[in-house]
Amino acid sequence: MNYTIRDVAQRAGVSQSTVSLVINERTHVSPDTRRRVLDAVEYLEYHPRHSARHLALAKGGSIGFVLTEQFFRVSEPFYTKILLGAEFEAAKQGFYTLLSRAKEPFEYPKDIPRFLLDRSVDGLIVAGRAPKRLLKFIKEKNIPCVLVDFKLPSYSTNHVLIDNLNGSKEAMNHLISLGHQRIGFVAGSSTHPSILERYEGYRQVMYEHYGDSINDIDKLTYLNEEEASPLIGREGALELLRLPDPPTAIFACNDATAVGCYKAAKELGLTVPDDLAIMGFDDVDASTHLDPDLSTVHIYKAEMGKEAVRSLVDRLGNPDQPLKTKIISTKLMIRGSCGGERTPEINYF
Amino acid sequence: MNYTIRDVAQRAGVSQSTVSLVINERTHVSPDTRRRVLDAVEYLEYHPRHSARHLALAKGGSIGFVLTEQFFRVSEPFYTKILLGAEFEAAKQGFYTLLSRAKEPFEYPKDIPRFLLDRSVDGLIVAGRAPKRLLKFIKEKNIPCVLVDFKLPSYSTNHVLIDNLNGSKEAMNHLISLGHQRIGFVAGSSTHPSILERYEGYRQVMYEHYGDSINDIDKLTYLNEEEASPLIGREGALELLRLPDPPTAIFACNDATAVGCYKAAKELGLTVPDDLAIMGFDDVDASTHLDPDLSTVHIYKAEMGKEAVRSLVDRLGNPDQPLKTKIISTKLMIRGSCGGERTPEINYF
DNA sequence: TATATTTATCGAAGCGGTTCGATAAATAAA
DNA sequence: TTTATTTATCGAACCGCTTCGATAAATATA
Repeated sequence: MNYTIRDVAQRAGVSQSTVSLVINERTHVSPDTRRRVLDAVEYLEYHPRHSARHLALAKGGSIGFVLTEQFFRVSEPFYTKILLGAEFEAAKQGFYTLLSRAKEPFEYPKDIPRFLLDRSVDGLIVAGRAPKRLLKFIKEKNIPCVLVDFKLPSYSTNHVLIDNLNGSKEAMNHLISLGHQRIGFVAGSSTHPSILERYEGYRQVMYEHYGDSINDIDKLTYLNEEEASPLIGREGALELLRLPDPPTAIFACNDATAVGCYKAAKELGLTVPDDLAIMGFDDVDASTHLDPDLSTVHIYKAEMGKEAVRSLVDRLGNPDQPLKTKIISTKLMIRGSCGGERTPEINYF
Repeated sequence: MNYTIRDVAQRAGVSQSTVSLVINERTHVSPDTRRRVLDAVEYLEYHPRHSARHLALAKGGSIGFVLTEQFFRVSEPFYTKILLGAEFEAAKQGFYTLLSRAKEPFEYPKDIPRFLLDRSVDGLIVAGRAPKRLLKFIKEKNIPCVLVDFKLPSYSTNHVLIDNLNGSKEAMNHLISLGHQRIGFVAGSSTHPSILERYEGYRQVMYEHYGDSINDIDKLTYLNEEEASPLIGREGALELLRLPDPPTAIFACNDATAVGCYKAAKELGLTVPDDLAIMGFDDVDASTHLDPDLSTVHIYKAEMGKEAVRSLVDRLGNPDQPLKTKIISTKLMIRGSCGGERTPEINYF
């Protein structure tokens, strides 16, 4: 375990450069020599030291995964799934995954993740959101980066995004197919691009179907900039349900918010889905724990993490390639909270 | 950003060794020289390359976090909280966190996490469980390691464990204080040490209170070796509730299992907590989403991760210190699923 | 004042890899 | 057969840092 390339060289009776050639599967090595070297490697249980290689190559095969501090607490079940997917793909591609938090609020030079400064990672994945100043730094330093479920208007880089618009429209069309006309929209994190897109889908479908008849969509929507959560969901749902002409269905911007809608319904003595249909977005594990289980829009979270790594690794191997945005489609999961024929559960990591 | 220690040395008009001394806050450097070096460092935005330092020092300030593949899917909300806590403390102590999965089943040399072989990490944290062969390897190679929420009979190393026994007894005593006599126990993962301890707590309290009168505790318990899950919980609860003399309360081995108990109760037309009290263990986020919200035993998951890192860093700094086991106590959270006065929610990352 | 210590600084070696010529041997082309 | 290529291997330099031992200057001790 503590042997070096020199030990291997000695045992195989060759120079260390030759050992290096063999290990890295380079050409111009005779089969016989290769054999001897590999035997020595195996005998000594030799593994090249990562740091040495890193130093010599000026790259180490590691990617950083940056998660905003907030998500460590609240949106955790969503983004950690992405993280786990990323780790999966990274390992497959021979990369290490280094985890880091982005402080919020972010103080400029102080809070830069150290692994960016000391060159521990070759590139990074930023999930959910990130301080602008950090993104600026990344761009300045030309660090290969992929944003996952986040984008900024004028920030160009690789992206992996959710097809929120279509997911949202599909969910809405489903509610409409069930006969709902007054459909409410309840959202927290209302400035997040993903939430905005979901909202946009809601609006488009509403206008398409009821553009003329509906008096005021805005009355049916509750938008809150605070982090989407059951609290926000409850608050929003209560507000809408107390309207003189309350909605018969609520589309929540995500599952966490939908949980709050359940609570509101209960408080008001409404039964889900008979008195109130509820539709979520995300399909986190908890959605199947609810009673009735939540109809929602499934997001392939792990897949997003994997795609992010693929995108990053691609870029690392070919820095001049054009920037790419991958949009991951969603899948409507019909369960018990709004009626309709149930969708079979997905069995995919 | 791309400057090296030589550039700094040149700019400060000193040798690189002096720069190194300054950077590492060593003694025997005149205030004046220190000043000049620090100025140069700042001016050039110099940051020592991690890999170079790692190579020179033969240690890199990184810790590995190993999670069993299974947990990537199922027990994820529990163990990722531990991971996040670990990252938090690691960052605080200046360590990087490298994430890795342990394959299941584990094939011996092939599936050893690469970061152990190429010396990328100084030590590691293993959470939940791990293949025996991997643990054996770790011991053979003398790699500093902390097991979190896991132990093996004859495996000595540092541990961070949950005070399952007392947590379990406290929960049981609460149920008993509410007047329950026939209390069922439903468990998956029944061979996991934590589950066994919870079971032991259940038995102790049951015997203590009803040792003479109760005919057969075993009839009130459902143990399943499969991974604890809502499915298992439902199955177990259904079995117990269909007994001629069914329990009035069920203590589930964890929250995931408790979720299944809710489902079973509903299927049988039982109301929680009136017809059936349910008690969980873990206090994952989902437990407050249930209706009624779940009484359960809170585990300070992030704190466990932090403790694990502290324990590991301690050991790294002082390899000869005695092995330590830290037991993290739990906290009974009384909510809506079993009656009694509610416990205020905990607000701690 | 001479000598012993301590302080400040530096050069060079070393950590464990990769890689760039150089060299010698083998093979192909003329 | 001679020359030009290609193949196989090696030695040495280098990646960027730390550290050991040497040296010179400053300070303390006798």
